[in-house]
Amino acid sequence: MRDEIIAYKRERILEEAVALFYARGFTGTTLDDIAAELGVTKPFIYTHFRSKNDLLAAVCLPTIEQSVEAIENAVNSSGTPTDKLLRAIAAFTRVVLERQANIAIFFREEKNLAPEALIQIVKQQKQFDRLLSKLLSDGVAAGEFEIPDISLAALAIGGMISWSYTWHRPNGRLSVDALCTRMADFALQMSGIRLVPVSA
Amino acid sequence: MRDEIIAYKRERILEEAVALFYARGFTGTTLDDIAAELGVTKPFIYTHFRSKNDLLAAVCLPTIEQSVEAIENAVNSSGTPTDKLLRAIAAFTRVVLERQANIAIFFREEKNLAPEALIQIVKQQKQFDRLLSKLLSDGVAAGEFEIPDISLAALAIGGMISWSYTWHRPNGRLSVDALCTRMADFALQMSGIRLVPVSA
DNA sequence: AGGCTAAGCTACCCGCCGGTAGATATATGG
DNA sequence: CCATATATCTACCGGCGGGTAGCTTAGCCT
Repeated sequence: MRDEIIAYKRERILEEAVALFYARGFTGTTLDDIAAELGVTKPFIYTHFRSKNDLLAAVCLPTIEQSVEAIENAVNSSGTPTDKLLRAIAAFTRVVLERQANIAIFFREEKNLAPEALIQIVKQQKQFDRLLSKLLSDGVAAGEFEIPDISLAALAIGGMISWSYTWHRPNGRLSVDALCTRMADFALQMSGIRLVPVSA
Repeated sequence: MRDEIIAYKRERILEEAVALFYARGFTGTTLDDIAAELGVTKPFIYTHFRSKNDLLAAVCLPTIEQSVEAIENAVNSSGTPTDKLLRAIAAFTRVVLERQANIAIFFREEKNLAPEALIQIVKQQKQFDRLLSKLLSDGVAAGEFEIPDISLAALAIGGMISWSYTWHRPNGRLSVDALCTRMADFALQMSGIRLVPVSA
């Protein structure tokens, strides 16, 4: 049980760190700010994290991993490439919207990450691109997609979704579910599927 | 001519500031760093900019304005909505790729901008969305596009292009020209145009 | 040539903040 | 009820860096 308490404290610190880094930026937030928000003092944070940079890495890394897993799960699921693409993009969109603050912090504060953490993350990003590209090329092979430049399409689709961290507002016009569906539809549309012949 | 010299000095400062902010981040760059790169000292910078924040605003604002202009010019050009969309997206892509560092700095360092500068920029961004949405809805009205949710499509397209600042590498596989064309094609594809009937 | 203007430099200040040492309180176990 | 360990706090350090005052130098005009 002691371990659970420790884990809980870690989580609470991360929670407040995310909220403040998101609102004011990494360098715009002091450890005293985070501690004050938690009703504790700065050394408390140091019993759970080695440094401010360590905290930043702990904010970013798991979310990036979640993004890759979202794609991975969809790729390993059953169905046609079309099914998989819809699932992959919907799931990835969900991660971006639900972890909006973490995603935003990562992309903004990349330059403040320790080099080791950055190496880890770049590895994950490459894996992300690889998985998405593979999915697209499977779709082309199956005759379901028509894509002139697969790796560019992967970047375009990935970017379109990632970008949603900039404009999404919880309690906005569309629900997260609706957004996931519609963004997946966009991705499919970009993949050049032609379901229905169109007569002029 | 004295004014030209002054303008030139300003430009050189901005140039180095962009390079360093891009490479190390805004807070990771000191004014002494910028001055050293120029072979001058810190007070030199203060004769041309009021503060470090002022410098940041001068890096970001003109580029955002360029982005809006790119869309604006295309909207005001002649041709069908399809023509205009292709031109608009190609031109916007070009701004993002040619001003890659400035764009990156803006999106990363938004939290470090002075409130007044941010207000200016938000105004431009709204204008950008308005113009792009209008273009899309004109296309729908003309029967050239088929878009279920226009404002979402504008965000998706805008995001897909903006994102290219994260992955573009000058001297990469594709030239800037090629990238502009292909990204514009993606945007068109997302707009649901169906040029050719597809059998089977 | 000599003085006047303006441009840039030297040298400094000062507040902020990440990080830490050592005191203090709290809990556990004997 | 004391001993020990553990958790957290108080209090501090030190350097970094934005910003500035005032001197120096260089160009220019008469």
